[in-house]
Amino acid sequence: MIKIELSNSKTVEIESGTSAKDILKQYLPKALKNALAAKLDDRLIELNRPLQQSGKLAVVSFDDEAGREIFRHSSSHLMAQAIKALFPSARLAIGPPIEDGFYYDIDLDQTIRSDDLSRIEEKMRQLSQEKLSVLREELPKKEAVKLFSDMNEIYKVEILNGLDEGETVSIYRQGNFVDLCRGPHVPDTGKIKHFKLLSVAGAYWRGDEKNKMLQRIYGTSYAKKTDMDEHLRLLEEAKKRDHRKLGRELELFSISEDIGAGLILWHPKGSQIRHLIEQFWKDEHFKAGYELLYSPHIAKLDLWRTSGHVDYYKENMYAPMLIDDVEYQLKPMNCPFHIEVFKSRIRSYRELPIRWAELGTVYRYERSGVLHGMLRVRGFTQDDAHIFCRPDQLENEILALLDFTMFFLKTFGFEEYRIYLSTRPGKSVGSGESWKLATDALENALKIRKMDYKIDPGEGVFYGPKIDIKIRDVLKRYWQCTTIQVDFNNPERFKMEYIGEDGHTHQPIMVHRALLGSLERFFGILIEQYSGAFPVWLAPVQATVIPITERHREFARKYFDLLRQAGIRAQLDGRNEKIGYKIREGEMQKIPYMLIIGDKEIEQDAVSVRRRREGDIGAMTLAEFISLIREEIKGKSLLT
RNA sequence: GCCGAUGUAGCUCAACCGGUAGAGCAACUGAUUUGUAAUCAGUAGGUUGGAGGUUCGAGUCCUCUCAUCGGCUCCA
Repeated sequence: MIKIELSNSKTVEIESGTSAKDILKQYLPKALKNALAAKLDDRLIELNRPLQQSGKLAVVSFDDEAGREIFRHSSSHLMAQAIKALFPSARLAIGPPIEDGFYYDIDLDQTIRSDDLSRIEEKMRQLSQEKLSVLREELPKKEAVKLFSDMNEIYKVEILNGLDEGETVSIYRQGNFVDLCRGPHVPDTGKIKHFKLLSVAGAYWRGDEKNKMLQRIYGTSYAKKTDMDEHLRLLEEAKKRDHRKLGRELELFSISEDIGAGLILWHPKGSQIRHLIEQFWKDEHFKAGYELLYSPHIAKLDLWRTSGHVDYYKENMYAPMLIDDVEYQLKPMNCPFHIEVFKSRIRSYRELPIRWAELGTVYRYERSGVLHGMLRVRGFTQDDAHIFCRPDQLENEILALLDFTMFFLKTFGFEEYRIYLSTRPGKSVGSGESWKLATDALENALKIRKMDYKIDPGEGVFYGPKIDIKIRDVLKRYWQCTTIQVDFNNPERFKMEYIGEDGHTHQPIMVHRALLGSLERFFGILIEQYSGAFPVWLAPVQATVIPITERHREFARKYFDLLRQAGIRAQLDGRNEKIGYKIREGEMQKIPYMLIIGDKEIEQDAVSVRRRREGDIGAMTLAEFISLIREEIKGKSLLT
């Protein structure tokens, strides 16, 4: 007999070997209904696994993160089963659950086309209706190798060969399908009813580009159809928000084939927004004790030899150009310039910390396949800064940076992020000791601010470790914006020094940081975040004045002039069109306010105010409107 | 860079098996003087991404190339 504590905190004694399902059926039949798997203490198990030991038993359903993973993992198996049924020569690699869905990597001579997806879906539906039991088996590694070798599943064999000799592995069977898998899984294929296969893409085996490229099929699945429909609707919605589409429609930016891939043309409206972001950014930096710097776009190649870029960053740099027989390099980073400014004269400890900021435009070679609108480009402007400080100042500087970052991200409405601490990469400069110091300083600051973070091993820059903050866009991709990097190595390489209190020379510590990351990427994310409807403080056109007929045009022009004098970015739509037409255009251009002027308004010396997406909010005097919109601008209201 | 897909008017998309490149919106011209998301009529607009090739004939088939899209790898 074993003792099982149930989720209603009752404890029952049952025969060892009874399955979780049987226990639940007897004691908690309601919970069983939505159960996908079970949890005994902290271990996930399938419902039909016989229990051998006492513990606390809980139900795992689609509402749990773990439950969703199991569900999607089983979905992926169901898809693999269907693929094997339709394409017996397909060899399976891996098929994990991912956020909102799952995929399976397969190796198949023939290309899976998008119309094959509906065939696979159809087969999956059929297999789901058969309600095949999903059965777990455990066997020694040796036997598993034989089993999968006989099936010619070379990838499974490769995975198995990576395990220790003598280990026991588990396999799962459903119908004639068998897969190597840790599990657990749903009890039968009938549980997976609502799914959709979304796309096919290439993916390297084990994520290594030296390996063979496999075909990856992405899909999604849900316990409830309504949830899946909602998810698919969101995907459609995300397409509408795509910054590339909105960038064209709202005339924010463009990319011209004649100019080159990954190079951005900022149009007047996009430039207006960029200007506002930069202005805000500069104001806040001055308040926070930064000074501004400007530096050239090219510099002698030797500078980049000293910094280590030539040795460690070469693949991202453009070819040097020859000027008067000397090689010059288009800059991929701003740091060496700031270092040179520091070195332009002797520095005292009293000056530190020095905080120098620059909106510095850099150029980096990105492989053609990775370019993506404004989010991944070849020329971009970093909101860069370098802080030079004494060791005893480092922690405070990093804490201040974390706070400063959060202030910026929140101002723009970003509340969801992931924070990573990236440690020393294989290819890097500097001593182990200085890397440890730098890494500890960053980690400490994160702990003091109680920020959740993950360690990203080996993902640091060649000269130092970093904190990266990634924010999530509506397509649910994470984009790295903020980066904070501690660097002991460049001060060493450039022989930077300051005179300390003791009259001797010391080496400063350097912190590299970008908060928004790059203006291009940040703007691209902003477009999607607001779906083009920028908050009033950022809107390129804040109000459009619309006279109803030609008779009202002169009066409208007067109001338009007054608005401009009041510092409001206004426009006048005096075209000979019906008012509905002009309003429609204003809405499509996502202008926050439309001011309608006709006989009534002239008579009362007022304007009828229409708010974007909301409609007519009534008449008021122009002065009232100006104070209303000013308040909104001043507060950087996020209402869109 | 790799795997797959796609490039037709400014935008969104048609054009059957290879047989004279079309439509809506936008633009322009004119009429209309309009009250909260599209007034009507007319005009113009194209080396079908580019370069080769097959063919009597190519938007359509083939080769190369450029760009874009979905991923992989990489990254601000």
